[in-house]
Amino acid sequence: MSTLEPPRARYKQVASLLREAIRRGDYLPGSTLPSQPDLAREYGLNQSSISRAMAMLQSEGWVRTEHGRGSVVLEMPTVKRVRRIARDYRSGQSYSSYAEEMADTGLTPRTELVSWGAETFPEGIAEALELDPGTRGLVRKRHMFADDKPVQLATSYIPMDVAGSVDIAMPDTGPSGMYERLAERGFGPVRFTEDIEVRSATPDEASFLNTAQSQPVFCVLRTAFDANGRRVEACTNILAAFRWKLTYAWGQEP
Amino acid sequence: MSTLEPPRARYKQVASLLREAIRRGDYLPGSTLPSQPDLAREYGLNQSSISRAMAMLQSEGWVRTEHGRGSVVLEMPTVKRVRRIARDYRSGQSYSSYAEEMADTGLTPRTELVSWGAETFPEGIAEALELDPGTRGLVRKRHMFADDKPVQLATSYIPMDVAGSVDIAMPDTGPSGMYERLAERGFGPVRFTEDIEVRSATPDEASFLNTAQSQPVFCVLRTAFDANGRRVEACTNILAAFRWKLTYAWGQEP
DNA sequence: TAGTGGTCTAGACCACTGC
DNA sequence: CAGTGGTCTAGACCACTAA
Repeated sequence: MSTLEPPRARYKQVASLLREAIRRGDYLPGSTLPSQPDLAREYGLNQSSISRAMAMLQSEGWVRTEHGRGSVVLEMPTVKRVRRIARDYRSGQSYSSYAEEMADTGLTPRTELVSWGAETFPEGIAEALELDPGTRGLVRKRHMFADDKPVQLATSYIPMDVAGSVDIAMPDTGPSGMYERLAERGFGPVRFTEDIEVRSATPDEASFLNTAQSQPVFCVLRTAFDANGRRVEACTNILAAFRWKLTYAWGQEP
Repeated sequence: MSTLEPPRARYKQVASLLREAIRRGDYLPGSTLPSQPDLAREYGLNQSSISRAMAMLQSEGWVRTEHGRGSVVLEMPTVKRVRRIARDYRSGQSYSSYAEEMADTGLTPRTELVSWGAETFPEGIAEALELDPGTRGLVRKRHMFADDKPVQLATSYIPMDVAGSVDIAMPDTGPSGMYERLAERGFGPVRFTEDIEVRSATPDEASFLNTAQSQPVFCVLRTAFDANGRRVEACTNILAAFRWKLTYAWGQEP
């Protein structure tokens, strides 16, 4: 039994002790912490207090507690990596793909095509593409992994008259290949904007990204414009916000 | 007394009811919710349960509870605004100032110079500028407001041999004016990178930005390079992540 | 089934704020 | 000082997971 003394709230002290233990490596990612009754006995506290400590560790991204199973240790939230470089477009490469981003980090990228086909666009997407609400178009969903760990959800939206047919999404070659095919159709993207927001993860997103519920996620919306200023593609990327660093670069090439 | 029924946790139902009430405008930003004992009576629950509901609303950014005072309603977290546009550098403007960003949003900007002088650079800054740890240089801290509400903390770091003297920070004209003075000294910035991270707010940051404790904040680190590739300035911006949308644009001008 | 975490109570005491 | 939120207990019951 440890000595937990005021004035610091005891559940906060327990959270600190567990946090340090995780940081030290006493509990490895993927393993589970001792049960709440066990911890309550160990620290001489009530289960309710331990539960509060767990809630704290969850909100900080250290663990994810699962009803009936236990509290699973997650990846250290401090491991961040560069994600994206918007190169000078004169270099002939105005957009860097997921595979290229990962190559810079030493991680092995992998992409899974989840679904593709004609669907009604969500409201925010229709707005970004300046289409009427309820418009249908080509929707293409992908899951991205780094070293086989899930890291990103990507969804691409292309108006039907720009895409021509849903076949433009196959074979699956990522945005770069898609942009080439758009160019062949006379809709080559030459300008991009990215809107970066942070919001709480939905349960589905938290589950795929392997984070605690309601953890903040980056929600990046890229819009691609062709030479006539027409909006030819919108693409959303969802990433666990505490685990990533987004980098943008512009100006004269070095 | 309302009817709170399982299976939804009752504290979650209370949180939902209060959330909707705030959204409807029953409680305006700046006002305080009823006290926890009052709410406990109203909903037929224990104060502990109400306290949990409040913790939930806090983590979602709706209120900030202050010990001994009450739970203060914050600005709606859904009001987001465009913050930044990295224009094509050929247009003669490779960086848009805070005042210009705000002008696009219809908000009235105001900047307060908090401090300026020679200080030891933090570790992350020394690293970004490729200086030895412990190096001293010019540090300039500012507070930014929009319509007189605090929105951003900015700190600029310039190596001493680049700045020449601390006088380069005066008069206070924001980064654009500073970049002109750096250009006069032969260190005109021509390339920029911005690293965007999300982390929990420190108590000081939460207090200034008027958010609940530990709410996520954007931490944007801009690094400026001169024509020789020398790193001439680093600048950090802290913003409440749930309230802002960061926008980057590149490619051919429309 | 046994073990896990999730919720809730009744009551208590403390710490902080403002009058 | 009275009123506020913060913490904690002892005990209870429920819901979920896994064997």
